[in-house]
Amino acid sequence: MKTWVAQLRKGLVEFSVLAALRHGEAYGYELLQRINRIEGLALTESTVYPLLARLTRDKLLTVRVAPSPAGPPRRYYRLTDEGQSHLNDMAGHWKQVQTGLDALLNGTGDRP
Amino acid sequence: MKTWVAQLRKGLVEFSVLAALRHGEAYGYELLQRINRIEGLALTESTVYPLLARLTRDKLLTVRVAPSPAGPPRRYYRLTDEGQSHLNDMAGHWKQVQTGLDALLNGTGDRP
DNA sequence: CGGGCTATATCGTAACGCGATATAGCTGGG
DNA sequence: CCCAGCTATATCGCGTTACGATATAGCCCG
Repeated sequence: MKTWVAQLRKGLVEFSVLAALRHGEAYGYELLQRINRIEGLALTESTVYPLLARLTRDKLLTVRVAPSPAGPPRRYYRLTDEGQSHLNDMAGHWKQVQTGLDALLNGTGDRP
Repeated sequence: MKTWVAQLRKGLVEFSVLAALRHGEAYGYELLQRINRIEGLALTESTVYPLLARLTRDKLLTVRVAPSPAGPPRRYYRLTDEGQSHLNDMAGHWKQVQTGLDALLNGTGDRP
């Protein structure tokens, strides 16, 4: 009875990843852990890796491969200009939604 | 290139509808208009009606049918106790996510 | 009578999250 | 020396969802 948590995250995950990349590059596993320390936003590799691939395909991220001290080479992702403006759009929308939902929760919604 | 808006809404729509019912009953069409005056949260009938059916099936809402002055009978929905506590859970989670995302957007991510 | 508004419902499609699973390099213990 | 465990990436498949398109029906107005 907590499938709604999964649904609440949809799209929101994309936003999280872009937001986490706002201040510089990072590789998948790192993003995973960085985001996972946020309460209520725990993701898994199955979510992050396909997403990163998609965002790269959509030109919102660029990749740089560098060897890892342990394991396969790391793939460092960075926001493109388009990714940056995309993030800004999302942030704006996000603010609106936040405000709107808070309004719904607190009585308003019909008072003219 | 705005499919992310749709994704951002997933699950969030459920939250909106429950939140909109927080202060009393309403019928589908009414909910639709009430939520649609919130910027960035415009829904359609195709989204709301199946959702209301699902929430009712899951015992989060109850229905009361009453004749309409125009058109088919209205179906008034109301939160059950379970729906109420469900909404509280979601609101808590929502707060966490809000805080977490804001932290991600504003530099933080590791500073304790 | 016909167009427009209210009000509900369903089908089909596309997109996404995530559990399960595979793979590979490195390190430390028995 | 080998196996267990950690880092790091990737893919398949399932279930869930939002929404455009579409159908239906009662009411009002010209």
